[in-house]
Amino acid sequence: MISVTLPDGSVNEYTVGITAGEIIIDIEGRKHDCIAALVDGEEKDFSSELVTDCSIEGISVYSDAGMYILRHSAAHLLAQAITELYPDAKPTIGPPIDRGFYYDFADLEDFGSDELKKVQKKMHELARKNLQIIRIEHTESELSSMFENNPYKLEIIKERIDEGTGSTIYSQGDWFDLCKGPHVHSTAKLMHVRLTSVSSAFWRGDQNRDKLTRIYGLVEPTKDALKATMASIEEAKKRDHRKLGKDLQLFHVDEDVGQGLILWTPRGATIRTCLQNFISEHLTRQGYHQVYTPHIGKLDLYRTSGHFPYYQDSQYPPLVEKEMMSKLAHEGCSCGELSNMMAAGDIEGYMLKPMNCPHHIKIYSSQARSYRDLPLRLAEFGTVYRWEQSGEISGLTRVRGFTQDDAHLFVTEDQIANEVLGCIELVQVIFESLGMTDYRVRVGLRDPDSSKYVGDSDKWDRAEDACRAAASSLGVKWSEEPGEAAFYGPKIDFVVRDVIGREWQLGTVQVDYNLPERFELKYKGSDGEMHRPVMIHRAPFGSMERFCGVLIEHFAGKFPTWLSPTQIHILTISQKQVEYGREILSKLKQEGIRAEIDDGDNTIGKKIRMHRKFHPAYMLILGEEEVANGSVSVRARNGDQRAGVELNQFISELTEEINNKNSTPSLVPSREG
RNA sequence: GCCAACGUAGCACAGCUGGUAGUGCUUCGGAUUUGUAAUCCGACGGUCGGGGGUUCGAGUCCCUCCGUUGGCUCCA
Repeated sequence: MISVTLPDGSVNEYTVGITAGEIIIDIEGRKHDCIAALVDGEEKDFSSELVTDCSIEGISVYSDAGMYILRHSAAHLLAQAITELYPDAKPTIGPPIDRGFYYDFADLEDFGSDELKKVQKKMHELARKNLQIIRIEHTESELSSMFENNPYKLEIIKERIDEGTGSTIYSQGDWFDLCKGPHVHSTAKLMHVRLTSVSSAFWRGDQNRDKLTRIYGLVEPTKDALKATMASIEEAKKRDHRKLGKDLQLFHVDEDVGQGLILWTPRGATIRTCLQNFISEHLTRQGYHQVYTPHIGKLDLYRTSGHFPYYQDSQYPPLVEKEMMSKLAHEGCSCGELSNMMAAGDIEGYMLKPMNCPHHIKIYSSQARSYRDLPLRLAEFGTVYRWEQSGEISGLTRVRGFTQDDAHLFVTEDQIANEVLGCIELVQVIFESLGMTDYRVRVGLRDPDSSKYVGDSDKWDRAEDACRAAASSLGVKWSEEPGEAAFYGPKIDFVVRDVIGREWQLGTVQVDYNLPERFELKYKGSDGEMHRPVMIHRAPFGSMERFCGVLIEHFAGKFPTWLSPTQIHILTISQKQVEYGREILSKLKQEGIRAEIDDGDNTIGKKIRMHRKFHPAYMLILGEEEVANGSVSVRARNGDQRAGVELNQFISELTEEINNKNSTPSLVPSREG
């Protein structure tokens, strides 16, 4: 007999060799929702036999761990279906992910949505067969011969599996896969799967290795849960900023202008202006100085900063001076040679700036600086240009020209900790006042194995420590991520998710010992000696474009009153109220409120329908009654109404709501109380 | 940049296996003067992403370029 500790702390005796699944049934009953077991804190299959004393608890399919197991098993089912339908295809890897699972296949070409349907049908068929999923241990050499036709699996076996210990396979029907598990015990648990998309991937994520076909899917424990997941995905698509940007006329991207180059239309520009004003207020309060610098600079500037050699491939090509070109032409330089010179950087010219720091550095060094000048905080809404890969460009979140709410702080060594803290507090304040609380903080450190970083390790250590210290004092969860540093220094990033689950870096604070060194920056200390300042780069929004994109999705286009492109839409019920409506319009405008009027001859129902799509904070409905007593009828976004509001009263309430930057319009009491 | 899918009026979409384009909304013009999510009638609007090819004939088939979407890779 063995003694097994149960979740409630009690201890039961079982015969040696009893399976984990049998104990779960014993303690949870037949109708439990577990799909695997946690034995001494380790995830195990139901079939796993227990031979020593241990503790056990069930893993519910509704827990995160349970869902991962379910997704992992669904990935196997996908691979089984593919193998049966396309015997030449070679399964490689297929892990569970936060939103479902995927599996990568080699030698599966021309796979489209028709094929996807076929495979999904096959998966349902296999699920219905109720195939038992069995774990079998094998030695390394046995595994090698089992997967002799699959070089990808062989590579994994060779790399990860010791000859002595061997590893396991999981089999279902005739099919089997190399896997550590655990898995659900039967394919019947995988009835509710849905394949969502086909895309591609590289073997081992390496561009130079084989291209694989990746198939994504979703799985849920029940039919209803699957339905709900599909519905929430559909719902999320409606708040995609690319769709809303078009519907609400916020921005436009024109292929004649260029990929990833944003044209801000009046409504979107209004939002951006409001945000810039909002940041500017904070800048003034925190002792920043705003500066302006041009969009281009000499190539040499970026050689000194290191950006030109390091980020060559992701910059617009240099702008070469006319004289230089004709001189080269006279010398008989061919196009090919010219292109080589450009690539090697052996050419004079200008660059569209990929960063604002060099320009700000030159402002710093334009004067002799003393310790009394520090910290010197230079801020600019600076527009930069980067040659992002064409396949990466997307909406407002990944673009080729964008404006950073950038600033560079020149500080003494002992001011670093305090100033970094000030920066991340600013980011936090700004995020919170916009109601964006769902972010994570990432401290990007250098990767010890990589040589891509510049500067000596002593300074890196100090900068990394400063970042860790600042992050811990923030009071939110943060993670250290080696390899995520910038090439010149460590950084603290604020990362958020968009509606389709992709993560984007927004706010960032970076400590930099490197650029001051490269540009030989100095200040005179109180000791009369010359010292080197340290730089801090920071941008609370990151990029105005990306931030606005995320913000559009965050609010689903329904902006708080202070950010709403049009705050008030005035709708007249008939032509009789046109004059009154225009009076109100001009009064609102005088008060600095963004208002529009629709005094056309459509019915009020139609006007509401048409204007709703712009999500103004409020609509004012004007009929005979309002004209008679000089009032307005206020309509909220959800259709709730507040009739007979005296105009001046409304304006003062509205102005207060705007000045307070309330996160939701709330001048109309909700019907639901 | 790589893989796959896609690109028809301002927007959302239809157009079967090749026979020179349709619907709804928007817009505009009339009628109506309307009380909180669809009043009626009429009109305008497209060299079907660009270019090339096959064919008697291409929105439809082929090639190529551009762009979009989903991933991969990259991200100062």
